[in-house]
Amino acid sequence: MKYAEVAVNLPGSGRSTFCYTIPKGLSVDSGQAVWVPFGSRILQGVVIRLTGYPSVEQTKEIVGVITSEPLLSLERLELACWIRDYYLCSLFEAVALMLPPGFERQLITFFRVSSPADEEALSRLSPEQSHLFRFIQERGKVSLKELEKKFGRKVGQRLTEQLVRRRLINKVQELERVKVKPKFASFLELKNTPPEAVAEATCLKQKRAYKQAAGLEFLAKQPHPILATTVKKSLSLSETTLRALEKRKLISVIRAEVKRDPLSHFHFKPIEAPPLTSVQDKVWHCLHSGLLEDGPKVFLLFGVTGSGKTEIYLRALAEIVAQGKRGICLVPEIALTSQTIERFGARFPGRVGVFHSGLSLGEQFDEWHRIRDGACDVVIGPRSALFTPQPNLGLIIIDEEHELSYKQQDKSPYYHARDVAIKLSQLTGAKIILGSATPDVETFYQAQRGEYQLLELPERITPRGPSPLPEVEIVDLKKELKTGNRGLLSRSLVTAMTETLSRGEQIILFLNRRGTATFVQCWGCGFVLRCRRCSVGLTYHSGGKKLICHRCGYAILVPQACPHCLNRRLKFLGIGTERVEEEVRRLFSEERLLRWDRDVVGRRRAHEELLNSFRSGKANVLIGTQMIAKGLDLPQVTLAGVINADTGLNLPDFRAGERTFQLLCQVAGRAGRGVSAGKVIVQTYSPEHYAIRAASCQDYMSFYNQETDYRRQFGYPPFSRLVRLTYSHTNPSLCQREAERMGEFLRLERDRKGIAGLSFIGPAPAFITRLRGRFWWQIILRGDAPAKFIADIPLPHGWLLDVDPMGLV
DNA sequence: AGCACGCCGACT
DNA sequence: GTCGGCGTGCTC
Repeated sequence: MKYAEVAVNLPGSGRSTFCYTIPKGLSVDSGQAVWVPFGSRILQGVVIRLTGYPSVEQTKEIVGVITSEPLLSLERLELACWIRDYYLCSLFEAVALMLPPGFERQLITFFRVSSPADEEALSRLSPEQSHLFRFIQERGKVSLKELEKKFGRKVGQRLTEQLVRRRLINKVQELERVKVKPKFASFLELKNTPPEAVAEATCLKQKRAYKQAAGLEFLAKQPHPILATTVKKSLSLSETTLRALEKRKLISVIRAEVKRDPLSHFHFKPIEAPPLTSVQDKVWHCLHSGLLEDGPKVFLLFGVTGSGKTEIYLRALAEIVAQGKRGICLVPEIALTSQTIERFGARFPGRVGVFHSGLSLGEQFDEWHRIRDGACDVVIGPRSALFTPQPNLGLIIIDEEHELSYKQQDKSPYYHARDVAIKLSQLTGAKIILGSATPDVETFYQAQRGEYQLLELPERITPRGPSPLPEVEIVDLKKELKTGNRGLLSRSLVTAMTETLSRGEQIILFLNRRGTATFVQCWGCGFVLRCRRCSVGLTYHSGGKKLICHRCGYAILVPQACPHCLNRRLKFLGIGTERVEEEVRRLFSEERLLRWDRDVVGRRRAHEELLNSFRSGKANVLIGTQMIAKGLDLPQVTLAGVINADTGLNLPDFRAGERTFQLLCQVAGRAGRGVSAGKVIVQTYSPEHYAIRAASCQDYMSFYNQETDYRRQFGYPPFSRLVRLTYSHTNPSLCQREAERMGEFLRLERDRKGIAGLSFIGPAPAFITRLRGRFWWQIILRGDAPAKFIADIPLPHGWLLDVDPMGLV
């Protein structure tokens, strides 16, 4: 094998590999990271496969290896190729998902003044050019990024180019510094035996070297080499004391790697598996025999909130571990709490790895390597944890599989962890358990067709034993208005709150919107205050008397008057969590409230502190956005109120009904998980909507049947597949023109190729037509295989491709 | 993302 | 004729 097909780390390098010769004497294997020459530069690459013949006429040589061990197993290399083909991203983007944290290093461009200076050319510079020249001269060496920041993107680029051409400055490219390395620490060890050391210590005392003597005696008691910092701290010794001991050849200092441990503050108490209920036992029986079979298999564990799904996951993982294999458990980002980690840690003490973006880069790096070295039986984390190099994979669990956070939204590849996991299971033979109380319609459809094995846990387990789901009351806000109640809280909800509080129990109030008023309008001319860079209305936050854009974070103080007509009267319309908080404070002045949304919980730790204070009873009403609906166990809560169930229902998205149903079921599941039964009140202007009615009786099947009828009728997934093309530009008319040109081109291509059953929605402005200073248009492709159609159509710069989009369609 | 290449208009 | 500006396409 003389040649290597390499995925090169270059933005927009395309979907294929580049072929390089393996130089004599260099050992290169697939999955390994290498340095390769590319154009005028040397770039990072990952070897996808080795071949005997070059795929192009001219090949360059691999410069060297970055890592001596492969970073990706053969299965994961194959998975990367599948991701590229399915999600139509570049090969390196797909590979990058699986690389160790901090692996990627960018090339940085620097400029330096050349010497000797060409005085003549210098004298002919424009004021702008010489300003830039002097700036570089002063600093010595300046990065292009710095110049662009100071002089603007276009200007910086143009001026440097001009100066380079006149040979006044030189361009140098350097690789970004290594961001993360293994951590090393000094350990101390006795040179001689402990009794000898004690004798040496006595000797030292005679020389009045008491500190050194103490150090020796301390080390004589240690069975293993010990961290130098520990010795220093516990005996308050200085570095010089230790160095003196080393100089006397009484101790040796060993540099050794230490793993940064994100779970170091946890102390897991191993616990036995609790007994199963008869319903759980039945499910476990089915699952267990499935786990013993060979080959891939997908289970859908359909269990209502509080039905004991986690216990089933833990047993399945224990079974897989007993088979000598390992597992990955994906949880939604928000559910990765210490509660979850403790539960897993207690069952697999010392054998749990966590992996998420909240860890420091060093911790991520060490966890990645610890996992690869087989030190973790179970890895827990959000979607990115799917790509940790867990060897000998036997089981992947996806808890709350319907959660949106499993779909990557912010950068390419826009993958869905559930679908990638299923592919990975086909490649490794691992089993999959998808768990949810409200499965994704598309997932449940697969289970109905027999593609996935359905396992049901219909019974809720509480400290009272198996118990029915809480009673749900729907309040029609239209009727409430007619009776003259214009407040946020209906009479039913106020009554229920009063009763609950008098019993000393807790309440959660849910509203899917932050802030006080969701938009601000002028009384005079009707002008709505909007974000300068996004098209969305600004939300009023009474906390700092600010208007904040919920898209980009842009914030201004509330203006004194309408910027349009200078009218001094502004209307604050729409409601948010802050407004609910004010209303509850007004009505229940005695009560202690907590508000939980992104405005309050900025930091990662903060939400756990807040939850703990609610759990310990420091407050009795918790008001929040969807964050409070997800997977929290709050046993004292007996009343859950939904302020307005319609906020998500009217979004222009075919999944709006499904999202609303899921959210309402989740909120309802929060109430009555402890010793007392619960009650749920849902306020809505559309009490007759099928999603709300089905949610009120927690009737998944009724919802599923109506939802699939609707999707079949309109040809939405699972009865079709979608691909979304989005185009953005700073100029609105250019943006529209390009989107329309592309739409026209796609229609022609479809007709030319005679592809039946492929339709287009749009081109049309995206739901958020303006975002972060750019305009956005989209085209939705709908059909049997829209990805296959778009795969070989070249897309100009600025187009983004989202296969199986989840957002607003 | 660079860099070459090729095209075009403004100037020695 | 040549220099500089800009759009396009390739990099194994």
